[in-house]
Amino acid sequence: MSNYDRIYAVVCQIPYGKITTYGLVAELAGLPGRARLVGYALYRVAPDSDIPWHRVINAKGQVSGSPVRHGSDHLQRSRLEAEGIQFDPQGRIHLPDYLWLPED
DNA sequence: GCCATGACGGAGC
DNA sequence: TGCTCCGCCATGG
Repeated sequence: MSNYDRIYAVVCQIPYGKITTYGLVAELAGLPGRARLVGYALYRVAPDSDIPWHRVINAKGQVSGSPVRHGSDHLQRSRLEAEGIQFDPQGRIHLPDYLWLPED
C-alpha cells in the first residue's frame, strides 16, 4: 500500500457533481502538505482510468493540467461542466459551492 | 547517487 | 488581484 494508492482511494470517493482540491486530497490520504504528490499521482493516471481525476483541482479553484499533455485540461473542464459545475468567465470555479467534504 | 523538474499551497510584495 | 519565492518529495536523466 503506497501513498499513491491512498490518494487514488480518496479521489474515487468524490461523488458526482462535487470537486476537491489537491491539498484536501493529500490531507485525507494522510499526506498533509504534500499536495504536489497528489498532482504527481494524478499526472501518472491515464485519462481513461476509472479514477475521477477530473474532480480534483487546485486551491485557486482553477483547472490545471500540463500543457504538454494532449488537451487533458480541456477534457477535465468538459467533464466538470457535464456534471453541472459552472465556470466563471475567467475559467475558475466557486469552490464553496462544489467542494466535497467527507462528512457529506 | 546527484540534479532538475513538476496536475500544488501558502506567505510575502 | 496577480506574480514570485520557498518548502515538500517522487520521478527521470
